[in-house]
Amino acid sequence: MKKLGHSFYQRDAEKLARDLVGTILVRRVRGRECRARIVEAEAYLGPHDLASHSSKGRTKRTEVMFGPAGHAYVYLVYGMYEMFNIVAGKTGGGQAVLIRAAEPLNGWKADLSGPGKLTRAFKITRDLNGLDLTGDTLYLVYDPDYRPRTRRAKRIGVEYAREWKNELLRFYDDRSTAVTHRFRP
DNA sequence: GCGTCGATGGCA
DNA sequence: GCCATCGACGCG
Repeated sequence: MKKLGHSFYQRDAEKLARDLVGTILVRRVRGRECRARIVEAEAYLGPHDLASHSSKGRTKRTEVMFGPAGHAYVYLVYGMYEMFNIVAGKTGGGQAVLIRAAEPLNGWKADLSGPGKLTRAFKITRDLNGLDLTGDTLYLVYDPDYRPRTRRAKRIGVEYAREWKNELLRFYDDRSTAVTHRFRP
């Protein structure tokens, strides 16, 4: 299976979010390796998208969102949960994809059915903010043998985003049990 | 199964 | 004063 390179991430966030469903996330920490299949992802389109952090402009927090694609954007929400995003599109575009859920592989038992649970299990914290995802500690691989049944729906937890709250920018694998039942249309 | 609520800290 | 959340609790 092939590691995803920078060119894969340089597509627009909406397309990247769809294409990331079914790929495999790999985490290496202290000689151990964890793998999981991504089953849910959300696109955040840039400064014009009121749900996107980049709509607040370029700040210390959002800086990496405006950086090159294929890097990790990790931030803290509700004082206790880290969110793992992948920067997408052209440099300066402020686009990213939030990884919301995954299914553990290789006999690994873990509940990855939510963005906060996923980062906890993968030990993804803010010290990985800005990390190049084509390196060895956190990266993705393409699985040519898996064909997800991908559906799209509204994003979660963006009620504040006015008309943008209704955009169908969340993509999930309909075959996965890790996508919470209540988040299905 | 569902609605409600509190935890907890960085940010503008 | 918000949050790109989660888990505990009460219901009947």
